[in-house]
Parts: sequence; C-alpha cells; structure tokens
Amino acid sequence: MARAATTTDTFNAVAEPRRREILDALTQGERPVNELVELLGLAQPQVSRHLRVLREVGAVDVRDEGRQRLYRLNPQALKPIHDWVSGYQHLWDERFELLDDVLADLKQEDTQDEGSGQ
Amino acid sequence: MARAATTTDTFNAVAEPRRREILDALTQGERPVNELVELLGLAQPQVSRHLRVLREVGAVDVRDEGRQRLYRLNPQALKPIHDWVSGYQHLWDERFELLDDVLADLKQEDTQDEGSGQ
DNA sequence: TTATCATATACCCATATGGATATGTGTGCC
DNA sequence: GGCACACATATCCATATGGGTATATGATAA
Repeated sequence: MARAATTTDTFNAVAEPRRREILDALTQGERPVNELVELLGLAQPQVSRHLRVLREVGAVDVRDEGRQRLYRLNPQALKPIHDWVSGYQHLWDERFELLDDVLADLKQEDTQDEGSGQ
Repeated sequence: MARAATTTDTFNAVAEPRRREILDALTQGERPVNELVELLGLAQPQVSRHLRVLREVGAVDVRDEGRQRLYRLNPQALKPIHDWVSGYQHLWDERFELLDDVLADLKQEDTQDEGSGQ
C-alpha cells in the first residue's frame, strides 16, 4: 500500500500547498470555483479536484447558487490538527517553560515520596 | 509532477500517521530506533525511513551512542504548522466570537467613514 | 431549443510514496 | 580477526497522487 488516501485524513488533505491556499482564500468568505481558479492560477479541473478532497474531509461546504457553486470554509475540520500540534507547543514556547519546570519538580517530589515508601 | 516531495515540507512529513506516532513517542524523550520499531510494530527499515524523512524536515535530531542512534524530538519544526492552523482557531473557538464581533463592528465603522467622504 | 457559462469527471502519464525483503556499514564483544 | 548487533540503504512493487486535456452535466441566456 502506498500512502494513506488523502481523502481519509485531514492532515493529508492539508499537506497539499494548493489546498492550503484554497482554505486561506476561503477565510475571506464564500467563493465560486471560478474565483479560486484565478487566485491559484491553476486550471479549473485541478481546483475542482482539490475542492473535492477538501469537501470529503469536511474542510469545506458547498452551496449551489445559480450555475455557480459557492465554497465555504468549515474551520472545525482543522481542529484535530490544531489539537495535535498544540500538544507540542509547550516544547518550544518559552512561555511554557516555567510551567514545565514546576511540573517537573512536582513529578520529582512524587517519585521521592514513592521511593521513601510513603 | 505528482505530490510535492514529503521531505520538502513539514506538513507532508507529518501527514503520515506513522510519523506522527514517532513524534508522539519522542515527546517522552530520546529513543533508539530499536525501541520505535517495537512501539510502532513496523519493520525496522520502514521506521528508519520515516525517521529519515523526519530528520530531513528537521523534526528530529540524531545522536550516536555506541552502536545505537538516539533520536530526539525537535519541536520547533512543528511551529509553522501550529502557526498556520492557529490562524483558523478564531473561526471555530467560541471564546473568540466576541472579539470577532467587536472587530467586525470596528471594520463596519471604518467603512462608513470612508463612505462618508472623510 | 440551442449556445454558453460554470463546474465536475474521466483519462493519461510521470512521479512519489510505503511496505517487504535483501544487503551494506559501523561498532562492540569474543 | 570474526561475529553478532543496531541501523541505514537499495530494490521491487502496488498504489495514490497531481497536473494536463478532453468531455459530461447543469443552469441560464438568447
């Protein structure tokens, strides 16, 4: 088996730069495919396919408006990613260093308590 | 051209579930390949290659210790991802809704000022 | 109805995986 | 030196892209 299907996983869907561009563009509000094609400077079929992937992972929603299809951002879909990387934030963010130290100290004390048989 | 090389981009590197598992495991501290092989239940060559990818995007560092190679997490590499998704956080997090409303109001006032000639 | 606009699909193709397996390389132990 | 151990690489292979181009579908305008 090659890589996991990108349509299965938000991480994969968002790993593609063009798709991130699309999402970024949609933070400005609903947009028809047409407009995204111009913004990305990519051919329409490719944009449509990227949008399909984003739809399948729930990162965007569609709405029919005449002969256009308006795509809208569905930010909740990105929450899992945010949750995941946030777990690492304390490892690089100095604002968390003090807290880390405190926790380390507490853990140390616990260990000593156990060691001394409580 | 197919997908952008995973070794080029942290987003791609992290899009692979196994590689996320590796990073998660490394939050506990340095580990030899050996140990990661057991943890992931994946063959050693595959683990080595995932580690190579992670090294190439700077997500992990290596250190030689006798005949072992100890891999260590390099959390800063994940910061770009965190920065990117954080830009979306206000779109789903209700704690930001009030702030958004305020900003929207301010923007509204600006627009009216412009409209009135100012 | 027919032509046209806005999209979505269908293919084709080159390329990048990821896993499996075999083998190369460096280090410590006898 | 010779061998086992811990990893890293090299190949092979099936599969999943992503872009390019042609075409189908749906709605609206003429």
